[in-house]
Amino acid sequence: MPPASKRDIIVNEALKLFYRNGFHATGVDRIIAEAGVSKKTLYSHFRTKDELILATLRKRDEMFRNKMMRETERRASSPEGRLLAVFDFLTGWFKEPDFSGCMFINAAAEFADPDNPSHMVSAEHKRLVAEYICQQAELAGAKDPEALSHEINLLMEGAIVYAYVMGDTQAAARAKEMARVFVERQVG
Amino acid sequence: MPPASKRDIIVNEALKLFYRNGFHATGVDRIIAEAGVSKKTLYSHFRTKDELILATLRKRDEMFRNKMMRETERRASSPEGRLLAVFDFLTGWFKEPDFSGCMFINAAAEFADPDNPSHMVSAEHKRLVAEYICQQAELAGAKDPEALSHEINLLMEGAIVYAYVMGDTQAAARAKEMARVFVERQVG
DNA sequence: CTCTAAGTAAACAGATCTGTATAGTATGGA
DNA sequence: TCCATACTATACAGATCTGTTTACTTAGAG
Repeated sequence: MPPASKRDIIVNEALKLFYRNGFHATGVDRIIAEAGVSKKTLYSHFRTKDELILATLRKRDEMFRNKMMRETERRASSPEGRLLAVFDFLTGWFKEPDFSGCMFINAAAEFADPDNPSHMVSAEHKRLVAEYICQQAELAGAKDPEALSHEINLLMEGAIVYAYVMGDTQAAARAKEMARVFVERQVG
Repeated sequence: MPPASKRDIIVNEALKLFYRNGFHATGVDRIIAEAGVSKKTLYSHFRTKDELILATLRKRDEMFRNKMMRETERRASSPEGRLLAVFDFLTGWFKEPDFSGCMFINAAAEFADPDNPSHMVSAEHKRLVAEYICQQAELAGAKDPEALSHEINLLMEGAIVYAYVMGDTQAAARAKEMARVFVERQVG
């Protein structure tokens, strides 16, 4: 394995800090300290802090969706099973010690303007997750895959908020039982 | 109507700014400028910015839940009808020009630590909303009012995220149709 | 009239923020 | 050996942040 590039180190450390402590609350000085890198190096790779934020969101999107798909497909081999297995993935995620909610919901909260690039990347992330669910719904032979995808995604978002804001560890399990109703309607 | 106290003016303006632009991104200088008040007055009413944030969250909780209950009970007279009418309230809320998501989800996003007072007030707000739904479920004669309340609240949170992050204006309508399934299961 | 409480305006302290500039170092290829 | 590239360390500029202080004003109660 080649040593990680400075750029990757910066993005990884910034990702951790932004996710754990928020975007405005995390200063560049803290990031370069954690990354063990000079300020000049950071600003040679990213023109502004906003650009670095965008890079971390893109990286998070890629990592999160990869993990979600991997974990979901490991847990269920049939598309129909996967529509429910995503909630088991959520359960595992919520139990991670550094769980701090959905980074994209958090980003949208701090960058409220829908035209803000970070807000737009967050919306795009949600769209891509929905697209994956929609694909599985199609493969499962759902009568209206788009509608089923919307239903499942809405339950996922609800579970995330419940788990994060209220600390409800059973949210994903309840959402799964709710999802079962809609899957059975369209597939069974 | 007696003239609003300085304290109320400060809280109202801070509420607007925090909701629209976020907590860390809103400075006290901006708040006193909008409120037309000196900095000394602000700090005579609130020891710190954090205390002001808490006061705005408590005010928002009170205003939001009052409006939610008022609008919901205006739209439906039966408890069963109210369990669905809350989603019509959401639809109206999402259409408001200054809609910026749920202030308590936003607060939890910026104050990630569950022990942070602002995060705790946010969790308490969600609990109080759920309590109201639970009361209506009981009045409607639901078999398991707590379970039904959890289901409806989870759908509400999902709709809020969908509407705010993705700008999906139909989220509340879809969540309502989903809620209908669970209401009919427990009441019908 | 006088005292008090609450307010304004503005300077200030000290920290922290983003972003730039300066000066020097290490490394690897031609 | 030379030179470009990428880096470190650090100082700095200028803005902005929270919170304090000083000096003055205003209005109402006794």
